Amino acid sequence: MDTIGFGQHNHAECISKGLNLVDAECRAAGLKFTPVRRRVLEMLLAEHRAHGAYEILDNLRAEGLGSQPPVSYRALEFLVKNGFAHKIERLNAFIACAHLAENHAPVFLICRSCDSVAEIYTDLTRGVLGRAAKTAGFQIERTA
Amino acid sequence: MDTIGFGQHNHAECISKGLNLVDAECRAAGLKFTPVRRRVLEMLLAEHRAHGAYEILDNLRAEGLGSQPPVSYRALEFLVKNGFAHKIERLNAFIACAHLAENHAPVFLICRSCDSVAEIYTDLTRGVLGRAAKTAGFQIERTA
DNA sequence: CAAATAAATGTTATGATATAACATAACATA
DNA sequence: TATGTTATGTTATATCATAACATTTATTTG
Repeated sequence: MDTIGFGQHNHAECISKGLNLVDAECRAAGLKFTPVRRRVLEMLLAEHRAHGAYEILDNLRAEGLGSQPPVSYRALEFLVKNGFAHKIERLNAFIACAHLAENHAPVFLICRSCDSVAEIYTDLTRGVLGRAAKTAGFQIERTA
Repeated sequence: MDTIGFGQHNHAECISKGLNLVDAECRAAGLKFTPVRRRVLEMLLAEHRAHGAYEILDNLRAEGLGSQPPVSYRALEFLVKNGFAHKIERLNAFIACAHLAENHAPVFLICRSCDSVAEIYTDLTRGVLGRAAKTAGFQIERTA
C-alpha cells in the first residue's frame, strides 16, 4: 500500500518524472503523447488536486492549444483510459495518477473542507470487499 | 456484512416496509416525510436500480407533484442527507438505501454492462483502507 | 512518392446534470 | 395572531459532457 498525502517532496522532479514516465509508456505502447495530452497531464501533475475539465480548457485556451470542450475532454479521456489520470466522480474532476506505472484500483480520500485528494491503492478484490462482491454476484474489475 | 444482490424477495413488502420504516424514523427524528419525499422514496424503492433526478422529476410531473428540477433535487437531497437513499456519483443517479435503519458507509458495485447496482456495507474505517487513510492524514467519515 | 487509411484535432451545437436566488405557502409555537 | 422556520414553487442560469461532422496530421502500404 502507498499513498500520496501532504508530505513534502521535490515537486519539479515529480512533474518531470511523471511526464517522462508517461512518455516512455506511450512510446512502448504505441500511444501518441501529443502536445495537448502532454500539457494536460502536466497541468494535473503540477498540483496534487483535482482539476475540472473546463479549468483545464481555460488553460489550454490561454496557451492556444484548444478552445472547445471536446479538446480537454478528449485529452482527459486519453489520460484516464490509459491509467495516467483518474476521474473523481465525486468532484466531476480529474487528477494525475499518483501511482503511475503500477496497475491498480484507486480509492480516493477527499477532504470535506478543502477537496484535497489522496489516492490510496491496494488490492480491493481481496479482503472484505472482494468477498462481499462475490456474494452479490459481482467480480470487481475496477474502482471508480 | 450484507448485500442486496439479485436474489428474489417479496418486493411489495420491501417497498411498504421501507416506507414505514422511514416514516417511523422521520417521526422519531422530527423530520417531515412530506408527500413529495415519500413518493420519491417510493419510486426508488420500486426498483433496485439508480434513478436520475430528471427521471424522478418526470414521474413527479406526471402526478402533479412538481415540475421543476429543484423539486426532485430537494427531495433527493433530503433522502440522501438522512440516509434513506444514496447518490451514486459514478452514475449521477440515486438509489434507495438497501440497509435502512443501520448506520453505515455504503460501497456500490456497479455492473459495467447494465448498471445494476449492489450495495455493500462494512466498516471501511478498519482494515486496509482505514490504515491507509490514517497514513495519508485522513480520517474516514463517510463514503461516496 | 502517392494514395489510402487511420488517428487526432477543430468546431458547432446541444444534451444532461445541478443549483442560485427569490417568492410564496404551510407549519409550529409563543 | 404574529413570528420564525421549513418546505415548495418558479425562473433563470451555471456546470458538466458529448454527438456529429469537417479538417488536418500521421502512418501504412501499393
